[in-house]
Amino acid sequence: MSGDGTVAKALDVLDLVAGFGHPVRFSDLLDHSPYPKATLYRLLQTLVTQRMLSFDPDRSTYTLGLRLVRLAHAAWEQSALAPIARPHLDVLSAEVGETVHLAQMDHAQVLYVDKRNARDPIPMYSQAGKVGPAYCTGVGKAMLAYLPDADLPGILSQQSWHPFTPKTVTSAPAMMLELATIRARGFAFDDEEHEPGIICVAVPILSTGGAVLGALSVTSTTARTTLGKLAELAPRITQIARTIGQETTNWRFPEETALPNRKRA
Amino acid sequence: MSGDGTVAKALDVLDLVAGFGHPVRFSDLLDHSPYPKATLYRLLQTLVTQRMLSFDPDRSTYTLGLRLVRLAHAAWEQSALAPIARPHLDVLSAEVGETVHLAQMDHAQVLYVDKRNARDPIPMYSQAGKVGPAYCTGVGKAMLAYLPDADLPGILSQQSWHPFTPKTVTSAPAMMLELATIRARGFAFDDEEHEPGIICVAVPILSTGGAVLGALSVTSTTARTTLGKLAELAPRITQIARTIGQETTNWRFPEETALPNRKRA
DNA sequence: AAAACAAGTTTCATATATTGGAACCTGCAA
DNA sequence: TTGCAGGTTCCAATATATGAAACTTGTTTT
Repeated sequence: MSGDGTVAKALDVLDLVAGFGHPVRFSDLLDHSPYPKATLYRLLQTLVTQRMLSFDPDRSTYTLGLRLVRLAHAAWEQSALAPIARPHLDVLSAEVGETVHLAQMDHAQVLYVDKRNARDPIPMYSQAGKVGPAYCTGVGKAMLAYLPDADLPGILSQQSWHPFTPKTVTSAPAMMLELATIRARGFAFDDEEHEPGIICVAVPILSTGGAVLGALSVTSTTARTTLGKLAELAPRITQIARTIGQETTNWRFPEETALPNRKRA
Repeated sequence: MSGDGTVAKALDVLDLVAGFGHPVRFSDLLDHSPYPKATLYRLLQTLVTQRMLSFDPDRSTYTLGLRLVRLAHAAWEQSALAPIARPHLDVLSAEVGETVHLAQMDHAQVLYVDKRNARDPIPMYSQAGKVGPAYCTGVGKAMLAYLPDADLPGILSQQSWHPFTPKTVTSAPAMMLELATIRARGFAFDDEEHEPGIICVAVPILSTGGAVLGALSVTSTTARTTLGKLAELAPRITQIARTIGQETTNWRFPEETALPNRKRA
């Protein structure tokens, strides 16, 4: 991946550090990176001076830097979907009392953008940002079902089709059938396809033009409920998703109010 | 700034987009960027293919991309301080019922890493990630006071010394005196130095080795309380800060558990 | 309708930054 | 002392980025 561009390589390294999940030493990174020692070394240096990474000289380890946190803040706030959906998630969460997820497609995967937990209702940022597979999650399938036909083959070909459970759909053709069912029904289930005992209903969030913006889901366990009971929530979730979709579509940013000193002014 | 390195330029552009706070068109960016048209164009393309930015073809605008959200999630989780401090913030917030801030130094500025609000106790991520000045905030001064002497001149020289209010300290020498007072006292005040009517007590979070890890503050208004009353909270805040500092210092990452397939294994 | 204009995209010779093998430093252990 | 692993620096070959200018495309103005 990423044959061209120093930027791509630097970002690769950033991902690599992020992937470890804890401070890493140079040689740990070297073992897992395709780049030669000198190149990796310089990339790391660049990232540190740019404060995308921070280097702890005492333990000689690299960690993700604070500049990233700042950028992330902006990313979350500027995303059209997440801030608009937030109050609606609160409402839905209060109504159903179960785990609520807001997700978007990111590079053929599902990115959880926000979450309300059933038990502990504190929606810290740290719970958002996780990625999951598209082909075996409720939100993933809900979004796949409403994607333009032209985009589907490309995205399906990028799925790993790992059989997490006996119920996981593990091929593109089988998924096409499932997606047709979802379109006919208007919402998707996750019937223990990712984790045993975990089930959910999910609906897509569409713009008024019909484009997929994201998906909304309510998750529970087979111990507490059934797919049938979850299905009863579908109309309400769909309603909320439609509201979010409309608000997001109508959302227009103020034309010339942000930065005052434009050169052309 | 950033004379060398394509990576630096790309990150500049990323910051630029983030700074607008809303989707931006190419020419808006061009007006605010030092780079010539073609260069900026290619940098943007690179960032879009890397999913650090996303491009909306309908409105031809650029926004921050989802890859950023993912990286940021990791950055927050992997930061030694924030996750450890979180439960302590909850405790402190419950005890005092006022706004609580957790901050770290980032490039001579204060980065708010976490927050508990007095009225509306939902600590959404969107409230973290903001940056503020070091010389006129409680957390900023608390950290400055305990920084190594060698680092201080460099950092103080980067402050803007803007007189936000009549009480703002606006020079490095004056700040040196203030910092000596803070060290003697063990905690810092913000006596309406940044915003009128806003006051706070702040204490540094130190590692057991004495290094500044961050700062913790309780903020209120002159309408609700006085500096004297806030000072009464200082011992408790200090106690919590010490606990956080110790836990963070003792925090050791598991040596070889994260990525299973190390080459050398 | 033609002409002028603005916004965005591509080209291409040139200058520059990146590359990575190898040499070179550490400190530390045998 | 020797050996060795983790880091760091060199430097010539090479790939990459650069940016002025030319070119589209779509939108105003005359």
